Amino acid sequence: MTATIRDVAQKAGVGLGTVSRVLNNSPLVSEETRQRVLSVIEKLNYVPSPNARRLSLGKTLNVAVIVPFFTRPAELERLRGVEHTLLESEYDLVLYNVETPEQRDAYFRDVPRRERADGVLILSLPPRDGDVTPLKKANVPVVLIDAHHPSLASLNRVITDDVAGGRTATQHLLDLGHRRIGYLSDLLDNPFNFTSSRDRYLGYRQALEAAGIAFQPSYHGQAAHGRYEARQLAVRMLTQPDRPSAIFAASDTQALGVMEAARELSLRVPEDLSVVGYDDIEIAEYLGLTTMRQLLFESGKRGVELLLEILADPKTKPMCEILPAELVVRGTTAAPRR
Amino acid sequence: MTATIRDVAQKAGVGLGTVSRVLNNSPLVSEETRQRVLSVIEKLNYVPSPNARRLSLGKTLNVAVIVPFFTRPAELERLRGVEHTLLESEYDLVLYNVETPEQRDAYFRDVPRRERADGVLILSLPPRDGDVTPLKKANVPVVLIDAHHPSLASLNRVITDDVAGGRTATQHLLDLGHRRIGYLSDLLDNPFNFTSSRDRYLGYRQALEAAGIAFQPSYHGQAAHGRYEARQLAVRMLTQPDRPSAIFAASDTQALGVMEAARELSLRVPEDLSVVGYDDIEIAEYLGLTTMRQLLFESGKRGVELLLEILADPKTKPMCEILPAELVVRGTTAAPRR
DNA sequence: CTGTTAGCGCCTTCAT
DNA sequence: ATGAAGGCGCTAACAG
Repeated sequence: MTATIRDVAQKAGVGLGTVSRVLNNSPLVSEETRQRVLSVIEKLNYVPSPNARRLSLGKTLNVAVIVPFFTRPAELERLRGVEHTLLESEYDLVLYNVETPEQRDAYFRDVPRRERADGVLILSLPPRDGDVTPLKKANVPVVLIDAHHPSLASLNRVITDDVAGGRTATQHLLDLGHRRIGYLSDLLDNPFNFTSSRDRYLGYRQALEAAGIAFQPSYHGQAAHGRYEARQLAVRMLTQPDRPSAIFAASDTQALGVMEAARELSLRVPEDLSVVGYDDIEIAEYLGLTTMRQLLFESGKRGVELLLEILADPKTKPMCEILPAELVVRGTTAAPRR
Repeated sequence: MTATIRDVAQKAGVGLGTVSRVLNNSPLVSEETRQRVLSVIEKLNYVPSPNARRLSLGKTLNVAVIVPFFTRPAELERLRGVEHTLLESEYDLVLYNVETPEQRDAYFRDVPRRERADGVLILSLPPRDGDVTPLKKANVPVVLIDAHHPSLASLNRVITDDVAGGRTATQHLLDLGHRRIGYLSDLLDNPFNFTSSRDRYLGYRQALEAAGIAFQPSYHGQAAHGRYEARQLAVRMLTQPDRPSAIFAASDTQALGVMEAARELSLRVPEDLSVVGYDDIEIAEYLGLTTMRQLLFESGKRGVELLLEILADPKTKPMCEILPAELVVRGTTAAPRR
């Protein structure tokens, strides 16, 4: 079979402790011996078994990433930041993709354990009250990215201010002169407890209120995430009497749905309808979509950096980092027609 | 620390072999004992250490996936098929993302080893001559997805016939009456040895030839993968005298670039220019892009199934599965203007 | 049916 | 500076 450390030791005529030392760059080995061992390693094409190493070390040498729907553009971009940053560390990336609440619960329960990972990154999944305590006594450092919760103050987090983001997007439409502004998002109450739609909704309401505009329930649509769902919602919203002249969608994907609906109804964008998205995913630029840009890649990167810091020095104080979001004005918003 | 199998055995008043048997659903344990052990496991919140298990079993219980640019839509969709299928197995997914030829070489050399993975899936990366032998004697089963090579006949593969696909796409344009047809793709010669652009190019040439149309070098453009690059290429191709009336792009992403170029040059699609893409990524439908649909998800799924089969029965004969590709006609192709 | 024992491959003292 | 020995947590083979 494959060569083991014992084979190397034998062939090099040294004890296997010495080989181990060479492997771990211990200074306690003579240059001459080191070279000899190294050459045997080379000759045997020997590679230490990660598993044995981990077991012996009592570490798993990997960080677990729990992420919902990792194929969605925004999550994917965060993941890219994670992968990219982790690559330079000694840790492997183990991905746990969540597509159902059951999976979420199972992973929250089973993944944050010393036997599975040295550290855990949780993307966009706000733990619920019952999850917090287990998470904190999990004995493995946890960093949340894009997830918050009142009782999470003691957990490490990298977040953005979605309320402010919602306000900014809405304000942009107000500034253009729109008064009838729709908001379209995921279900505000959803089994994953995603908060972004809710927070952006809050921002939307705040901006309206500040502008002295009454909230109009029929201008508010929510449905499961997806372009098709958003499209249906938008069609309904746009076929009512006194339809909105602008729609703020809680994600770019949903903004696409809105634009599809507009096309279906022969409404021109932005002449007849202004559309603002959220995330600034890659395709947004191609489509000239006005949107809120989040530092998605960066959020993944910062999360990993935080985790690595904690891994290196467990005494690191829990901290919360807030990433900015900015409005990117492109071609889907304009002043309403008179 | 965390409970070990020994703690469970002690607390349950049994030998640790018995606990192991319970864990592995061995029938050789009385129902009564099993229940007692189970309850202790529950009480201690015990979970067996994967590492110890792997080491003892002499298996890693994971399959490695080597994939180039996993964030590109097509690869991602393949990956989804892989993840989805692997989830139901006992194997974990370990991802090796390749962004440079050096990484490719390093992973090809280091990943297919018993110590790292029980099986390897390689996506879209055709091994070179020098890689084949090591891969075959790697001692771990390897399945290639979307990669082929003359000397690979003895490796397991799931592929599509890109030459035929290129022919079909081109034929569609010919059938519409186009005679000046451009082809735009990645570099035909590239450091990763990606073959799809080359094969589709072959199909393109074959279709032209069969139609008795001479190949026109200035109708052929190649550049690094990406929308921007494709756009530049397309602008150049479309600003020459006697410009093509249709362009076949080797990927949907590049087709987007072509459409951008058309917009820039005020050419209407499909009235002034027909565009065909390849892959049928999600956004293609939204944009009404005519394209070649590949069974992306399915290819990942089939690859895993093949691998699992081999893992379960190492004597399985190497096989090659060919997945179909079909033309999806949408709104970006039409007869040329007279 | 069940307890005991011998590794799996490596790292880490502890002597020397 | 180096060899030997113990142990990481688990599985499997062997006695009972």
